[in-house]
Amino acid sequence: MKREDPLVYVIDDNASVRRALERLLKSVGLKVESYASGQEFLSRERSSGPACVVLDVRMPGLSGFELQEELAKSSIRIPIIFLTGHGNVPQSVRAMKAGAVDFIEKPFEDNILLEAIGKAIEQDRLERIKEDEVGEIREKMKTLTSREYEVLTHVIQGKLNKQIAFDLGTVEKTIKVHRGQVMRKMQADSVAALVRMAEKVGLGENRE
Amino acid sequence: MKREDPLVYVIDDNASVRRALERLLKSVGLKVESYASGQEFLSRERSSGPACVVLDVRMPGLSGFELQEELAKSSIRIPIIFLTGHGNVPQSVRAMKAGAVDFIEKPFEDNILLEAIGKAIEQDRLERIKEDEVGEIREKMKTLTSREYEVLTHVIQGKLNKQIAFDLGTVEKTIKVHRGQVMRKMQADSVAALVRMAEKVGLGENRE
DNA sequence: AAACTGATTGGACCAAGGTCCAATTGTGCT
DNA sequence: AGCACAATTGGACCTTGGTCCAATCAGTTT
Repeated sequence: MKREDPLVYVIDDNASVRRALERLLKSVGLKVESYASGQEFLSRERSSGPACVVLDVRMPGLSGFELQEELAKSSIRIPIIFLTGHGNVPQSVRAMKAGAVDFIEKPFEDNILLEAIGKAIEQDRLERIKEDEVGEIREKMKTLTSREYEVLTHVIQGKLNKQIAFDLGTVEKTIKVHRGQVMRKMQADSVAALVRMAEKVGLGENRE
Repeated sequence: MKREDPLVYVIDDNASVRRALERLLKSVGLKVESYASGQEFLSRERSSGPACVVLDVRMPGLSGFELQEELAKSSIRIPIIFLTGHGNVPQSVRAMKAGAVDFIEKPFEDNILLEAIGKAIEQDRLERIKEDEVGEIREKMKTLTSREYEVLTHVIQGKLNKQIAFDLGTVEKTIKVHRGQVMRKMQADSVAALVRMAEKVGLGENRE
């Protein structure tokens, strides 16, 4: 488990703003990567460690809002802190509704931004932990055959082997074998553990 | 299951604003209750049906923000839509961070407010459903004796009766009896169902 | 065609879960 | 003192879950 250092992506078309932000963030020990446009940011690989974006609202090309939308559309969840020179209420509300962590008007006090970044990074860290867990479970689930998957869905609903057998049109004996395979492949040592996994990946929101 | 009609609480110190809002909201079939101050609102009983608050930011006595804080402090979760005549960015950001559904500047188009209310009501409706479920589970849990509760916590971790017996310093036989009681009182027909209940009330965030 | 994988099933067996009836002990409340 | 309830345990018995070894059958891949 390599825990990477927090990383801040600064996206602003103004070079001197980028430099100033870099200086500020590096002064408190944060790693920084700067981009002059949303397109540039999107075209690069993103780190796998905890991170956040400090984003100028008004930029040529992709505006801050448009970038936010793009990220949402691509399911790239990363906390965003907006910076703006001439913001207004509707803009800030829109940004916050879309999930921004903060919306800060320039000029601002360094601590305001740093605190926001701290929260954003922490939020992202927790989010990534959760996503990693879910990812691992999904990986295990991929190793299940279709039949085993069917059995899994029944097991996590607390059904008895004989009921599952009836539902799937086979006999209890067969279900036992599949069930054993499911437990082994999912590395679950109890039905309780299996149910927890299913809940995490959203396999519980279905029928009773 | 009596599903009540949606209700909107209008809180504004200006009587003519209240009247105008009432007229608007009632015109689309919403029930409305108006209050001239936050204190007045707090002192009244709140409905058990889906609801939301339309709240003026600037008021004598409790400001909109202060009321929002009060509600949070008292764990009264109800969606809030702010209205403001002279709002600014920091205010709107603060409100949204604190969980407001929307922050709307006056004057506004009727549809903007109505849409926000629609979302707020729907959000509250879902929230209440979830809370009701959790409440029911907690009620059932209250009927458990302390010993039964201990057994429950072990069962939802997938432990075997003999392990539970060892942990609690008793014998397997006893655990079986308690376990049976737990299942009966919790109205769970399977361990899977029990685990799901535990997850809903947040009894799963503990040890492995 | 031969090797493989997935789905199935049988037999045998043991462990674990669950229930009914009955009984004992301790504690708090009337 | 006496009752009600919680906690405990025994015995008997049945149902379920789970595993090992072995085997059949249908597609797929090589």
